[in-house]
Amino acid sequence: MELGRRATIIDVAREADVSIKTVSRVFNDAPNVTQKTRDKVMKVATALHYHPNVVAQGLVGRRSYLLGLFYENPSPNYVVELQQGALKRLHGEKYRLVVLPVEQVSAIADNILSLVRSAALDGVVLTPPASDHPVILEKLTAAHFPFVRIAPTRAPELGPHTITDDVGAARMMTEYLLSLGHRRIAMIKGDPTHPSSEARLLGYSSALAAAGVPMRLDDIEQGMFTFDSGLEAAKRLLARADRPTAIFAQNDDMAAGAIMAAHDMGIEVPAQLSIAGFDDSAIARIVWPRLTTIHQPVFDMARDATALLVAMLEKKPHEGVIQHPVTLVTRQSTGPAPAA
Amino acid sequence: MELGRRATIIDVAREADVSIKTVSRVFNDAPNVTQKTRDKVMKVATALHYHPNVVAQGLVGRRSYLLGLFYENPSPNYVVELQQGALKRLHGEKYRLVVLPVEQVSAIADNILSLVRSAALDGVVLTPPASDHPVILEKLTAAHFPFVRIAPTRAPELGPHTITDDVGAARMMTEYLLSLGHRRIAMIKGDPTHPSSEARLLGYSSALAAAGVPMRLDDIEQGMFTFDSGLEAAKRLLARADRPTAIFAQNDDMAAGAIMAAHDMGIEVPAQLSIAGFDDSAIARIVWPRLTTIHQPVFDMARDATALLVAMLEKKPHEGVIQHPVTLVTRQSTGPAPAA
DNA sequence: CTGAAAGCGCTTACAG
DNA sequence: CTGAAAGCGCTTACAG
Repeated sequence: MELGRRATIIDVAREADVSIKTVSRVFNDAPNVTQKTRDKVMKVATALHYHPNVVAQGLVGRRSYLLGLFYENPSPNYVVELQQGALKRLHGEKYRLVVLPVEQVSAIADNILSLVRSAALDGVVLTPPASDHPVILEKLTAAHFPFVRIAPTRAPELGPHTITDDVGAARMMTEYLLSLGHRRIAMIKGDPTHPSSEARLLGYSSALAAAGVPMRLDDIEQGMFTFDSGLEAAKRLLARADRPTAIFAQNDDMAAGAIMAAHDMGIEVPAQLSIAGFDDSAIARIVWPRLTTIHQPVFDMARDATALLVAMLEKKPHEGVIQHPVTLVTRQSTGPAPAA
Repeated sequence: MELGRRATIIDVAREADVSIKTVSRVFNDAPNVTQKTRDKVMKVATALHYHPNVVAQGLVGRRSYLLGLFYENPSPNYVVELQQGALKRLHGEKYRLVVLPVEQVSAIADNILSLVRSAALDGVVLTPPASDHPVILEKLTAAHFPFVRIAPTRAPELGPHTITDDVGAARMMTEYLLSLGHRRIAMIKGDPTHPSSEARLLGYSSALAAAGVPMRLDDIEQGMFTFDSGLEAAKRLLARADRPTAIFAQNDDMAAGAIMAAHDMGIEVPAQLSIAGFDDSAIARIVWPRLTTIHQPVFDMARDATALLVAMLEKKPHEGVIQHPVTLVTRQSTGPAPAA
């Protein structure tokens, strides 16, 4: 064995005076090896710094032990939580995580198979809006390519996924704002290509309807899940003479933008204006006042989705759907509606 | 070819009526193939949805086309910028990026070789503090394992790296605060295991010395590069009767924490207290008032470090060191020192 | 309990 | 310009 070269199974077999098959058995915890042989092999392997070559294992097993995580990139906090959740499940496993951020999911939909195949992935975790993209779902399904989805809103028959109740969560937040006396609650919507935008709007409108509060179309502003889009949307809402007393943004980044707009315009939060977010990402405790929001267990969803994918790949039994609870987290950005 | 099975080079060769070697030539842009043969092969390959199996290529070429990105995880904004920079260089390449967040660099130092080998990486990008960790550097070097470093402060002979002038940047910010009339400028240090903490302290102290302003040891507080640690450190600084008029935090997350502390304590920023950060990460424009900070080109550093690594692996010529400029970005969190 | 043979899907080195 | 053979480092299927 020359210097710098990695030890192979052959090196270990030769030194331990066994066949390569026996070395293979030891490293795969296969039966039919005496403890004595096992110890001898392990001793040599350690001395030689031997690690099985995953690439060779992959070739014969027709798998790469590489999992892909697809996402668009609206919020760094969300992305990092996703990754950490997925990695949590993979820790100590042979699987590795390849990150696949895309500018726009729709731009890669047609090439999804080329992408996953040339990257030699064993499976992928899809996040919104990819988890609902018809072309992506169709192509992966037709090719029998393993995937799991986080928070899909349609086609539940297309395999295991994790979900939360977006509609119920938005209704809960709206009811909370109503309970504070607000009657003019504006909403800043997220990226329209993300299905959760519609779900959260639905929860909001149903809560208003149940309370007999008319929904005003001019109180709905379009955002894109980014801080800047929230800032701009809030500016439009707040520039009106007849402005709302509360703003419910569909994620925390946009809510943070709305808080910034209020600061810039000299409007006091929450005394003159309540602002609520959605996600409970890191940003919620960083802005001032701290954000009232819906806690979404992004970490848990990613960890469990990854667990589902691994179970599928290893043909082990697994759930079809895992639902995660959401909770209302009240902080300082919301308060009683100002007297009219 | 059964359904669901991926096409191989053999399938393409058979259909196109050539040898597998010819198919290999076409996909590797090798010379000595007539355009006619090339077209024929490509046509068949497209029809069969053929993609070369990277795993097989990896086995014969003794490489995986997998690059690892090591980092501790203080700030989501920093991490996402790092990843995006690295991926920018890899876009359209055969290489894929495996993310390797670690709780503590020192915890994995002894096993660094096991880690990179069992993950079958071709090379790794090291970020602070891993880029200065003696055990990691020694083990990788001894094993001839390819690595590049972002912002190392020692052992420049250990291979290509990207740097910025941490000392100069901290001096520049301190000089700016002095120019605003501040004479009591506190510093919140970062994680002591990160060498930049010392470098930034050095820049700060040298600027004070040059201006003839005495440095007070009780104006130096320890943080850990996290929002919460900045919040706590600032609370300690601001609880004193004789409090500083400016706080220079060694990163933006801690500066954001300091702003939060000021808000919570009813201290106006910047009228009563100036606060400055370091990094110019996304958070700098999200907190209110917006943060005066040092712009660090994290994206550029990661992109260029990755480019250096790829060049090394492909044995192409490359720079030894790439230095990136830092700039002072003034926003609303700093202002003239209050009258004494 | 252990091992020899074949093969995963490519590329390298060589021959023509 | 094109191809047949050998081999990368493992596991699977089989034999003993």
